Amino acid sequence: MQQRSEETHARILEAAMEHFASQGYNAASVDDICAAAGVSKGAFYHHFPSKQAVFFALFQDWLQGLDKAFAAIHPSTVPETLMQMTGVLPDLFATADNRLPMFLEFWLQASRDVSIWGETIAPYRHYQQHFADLVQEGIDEGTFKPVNPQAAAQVLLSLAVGLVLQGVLDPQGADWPQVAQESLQILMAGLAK
Amino acid sequence: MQQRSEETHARILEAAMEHFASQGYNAASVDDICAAAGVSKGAFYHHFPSKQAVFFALFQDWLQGLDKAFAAIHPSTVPETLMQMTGVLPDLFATADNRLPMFLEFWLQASRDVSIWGETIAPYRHYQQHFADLVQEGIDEGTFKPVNPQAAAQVLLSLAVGLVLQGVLDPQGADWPQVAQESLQILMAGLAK
DNA sequence: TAAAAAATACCGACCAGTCGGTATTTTTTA
DNA sequence: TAAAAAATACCGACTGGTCGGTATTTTTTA
Repeated sequence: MQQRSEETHARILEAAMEHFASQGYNAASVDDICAAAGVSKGAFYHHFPSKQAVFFALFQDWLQGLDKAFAAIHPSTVPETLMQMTGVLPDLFATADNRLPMFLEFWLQASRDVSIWGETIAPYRHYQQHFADLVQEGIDEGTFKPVNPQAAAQVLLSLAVGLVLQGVLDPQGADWPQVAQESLQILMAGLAK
Repeated sequence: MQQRSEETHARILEAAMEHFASQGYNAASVDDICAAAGVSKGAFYHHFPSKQAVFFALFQDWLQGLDKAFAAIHPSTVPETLMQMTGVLPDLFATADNRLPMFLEFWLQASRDVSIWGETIAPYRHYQQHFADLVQEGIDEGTFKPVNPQAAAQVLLSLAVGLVLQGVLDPQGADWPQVAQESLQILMAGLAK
């Protein structure tokens, strides 16, 4: 009973991931996903109530992966923490690379759709707070100037978002992980005591 | 050419702007735009070869407005120039606000469609070079450290892109023009000699 | 053999773009 | 300068196809 069902479930997610990534959320049709998964439409809607639900499942998976990657960082000082976070970026760009456009597309849609806006914006707020806490920590430990932590967090996040967006829209435009590293150095020169 | 023709042309552009802005490029149907413009579909396709062509017309208009706004800035030093550019932001956010999501949506599409990618990415490259020139100028005049101008330009642009994107996706999340100002100050503290 | 899983056929709404034809304006002609 | 001709602007029904989702039937499983 379970085995086959679980496999079907996984195959749908996998195929959806690929199609969302390569064609975008809207352009990827349920029919295509089913065909790629070697599964009928009936099976699709047996496992998921809607196309959107499949997307959210993938979204949650991705966020969990991110959290895990960042949780693995445990260095001594805050500047080191931040620099190590940029060290994760090449991986992030390499593996999650294709997913970013689809998340962005969905995020954009969410900005117009109240019913999914909260769910979509929440993780972003979460990271904002995470950065603010980090900066506060840096101030406490004496490596940062006494700046406004929220403001500094927004700068950091803006930079991150901008880098990611450019990496997505113009992958060949630069060596983005490298740019990220340099960016953070310049920024930290402005934050450091 | 004729008066009536010109008016129709303008009405289509206006209605398209509103619908693209409020619903997004893909969600806005040509039928809706025609209805809003009080114009038939025949007229639409008489004036524009495609929906995409209408979009590009609006895009060009917007870019021209941006160029004009930046061209109006003629201060003494490079840091002043940059700070004044952020001064333009409130206006930019207030007036062009609604347009940004639609441009972003199209940009995203362009990243998957070679046939329009060049046309869409060109203005962005243009601004990147503009920033690089500015930084070089700052180095020459002695207000900036001798950093790599291209890298610094990418930092500036990333920051700008990130701020704009956040302003679009989470307008209530912060006072974005204010954040922009603070961000640039922190950044310039890292660039200044 | 009953319940879960999967397959198939189908629905209604939507949408970009086309096309034959009509109204309106401009240019030519006599 | 008035009528004819030509060019331009416009109309709206229609096409061919797509898509998310549903209803019904068949197969598998326990």
